[in-house]
Amino acid sequence: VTPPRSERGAYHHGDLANALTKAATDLARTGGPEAVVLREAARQVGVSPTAAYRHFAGHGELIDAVKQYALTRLAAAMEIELAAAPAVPDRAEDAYRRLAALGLGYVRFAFSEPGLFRTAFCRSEKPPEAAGITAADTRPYQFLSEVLDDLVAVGALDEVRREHAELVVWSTVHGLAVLLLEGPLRQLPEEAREAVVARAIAFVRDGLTVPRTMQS
Amino acid sequence: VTPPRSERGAYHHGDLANALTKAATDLARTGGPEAVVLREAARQVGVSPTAAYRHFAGHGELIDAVKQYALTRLAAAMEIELAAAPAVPDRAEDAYRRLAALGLGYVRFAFSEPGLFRTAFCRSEKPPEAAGITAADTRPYQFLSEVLDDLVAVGALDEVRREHAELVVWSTVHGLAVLLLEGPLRQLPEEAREAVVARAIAFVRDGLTVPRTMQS
DNA sequence: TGTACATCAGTGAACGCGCGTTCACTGATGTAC
DNA sequence: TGTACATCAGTGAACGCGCGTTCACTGATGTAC
Repeated sequence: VTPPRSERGAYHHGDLANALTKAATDLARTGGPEAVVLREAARQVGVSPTAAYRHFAGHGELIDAVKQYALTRLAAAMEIELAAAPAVPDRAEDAYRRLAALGLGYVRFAFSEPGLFRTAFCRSEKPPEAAGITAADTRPYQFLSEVLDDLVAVGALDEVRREHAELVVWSTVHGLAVLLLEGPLRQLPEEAREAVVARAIAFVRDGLTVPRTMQS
Repeated sequence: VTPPRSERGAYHHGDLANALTKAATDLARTGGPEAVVLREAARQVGVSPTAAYRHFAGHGELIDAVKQYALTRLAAAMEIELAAAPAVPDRAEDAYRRLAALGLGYVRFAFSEPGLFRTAFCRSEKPPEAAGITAADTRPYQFLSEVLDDLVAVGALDEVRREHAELVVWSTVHGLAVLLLEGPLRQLPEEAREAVVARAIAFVRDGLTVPRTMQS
């Protein structure tokens, strides 16, 4: 069965590396990391499996490329959400607003692209920081750090609570996405899900806020 | 190569279902859900792969048995931690103590038995509630609910914050375990890890506590 | 401007692997009479 | 108490599958002269 490779017999594809990554990404989008299969990606591009080895060391490198892409998409989703809500004058209030936006972007991405989300966090052969940048170098992570710093500057967050706050906040949001998406809580009706998400975001705010003598 | 099946030729094993589950559990313990392979479990018990089909419908049922066991072990770890710390007289304080114990039991189990923990939450073929009991019927979940109710009774938690609190708390602790264990944060040095866990638990307490006019 | 040739980017067939599962079977067990 | 026989719990060989990967190759491209 001759695959329907585009038009005039292009023996040299010209951009095979990208085409394969794209195909692999589509597989991941549909079926998660398990669905990223080198042979299938080649099949979809209309190329022999061997050809992939001109551009990737093997399956591991291919899936790492997808992973990288998925992480980029997640970051983009967060940044979009960040830019969506208008800034508010009060500095503390604006920090909370940005915090909520980052969290919302995270879980919304998880739900709109479950396959990519799962791929972004799937185990890969090589250790995480060898795979590329470490999480802390990532833009959303830095935005989160900034938000936390702002909360400190404004007096809403004390130094003890500031410590490791990135990871703790991340954990809440990540755990929420995982439990709702693939954990024992999938199948939760959509409205309940959204209520939980809203509650979780408020919970994060409360957990970071240092007790005050008077509640505003 | 004749497998070393125990002593006198026991053609009938007598307890093969349990033996296979145990072998499969050991595989999961070592290598996580991916390592649960029907043929290998049979091999370790010293029995032909076909024999397994007398006791399990197939691979799916075998891994579900392991999953069930892993969840039971997780629950046990939490209950042990719960019983470890002595009760304190103040009711609110005791609720916080129990809350911390449940969370600590959760992440400690994840770290002491990473393979089982991963298996407990791996995707299985059949939908979660068909696999057996739903999460809410589980003892630790009920303990958590009780703790939250106590916090309400004591005035530390208002009704708005009470809603969905189980899931939110669970998310934080689960996300923490996942990120530290298999996520981008594995390889975190142990002491940093423990500091993060401690911080997360305090964060949960703060996130649940309703603001007071005076801080105790 | 044309040609020789190195290099690049593909092909196609095949390998070995180990899995889950099925088939027809046989050895052991226990129950009815 | 002994024997016939149904049932149960195993065996062993084989199936098909699809994967990742390697091999020797060939068609296309571009550069030197």
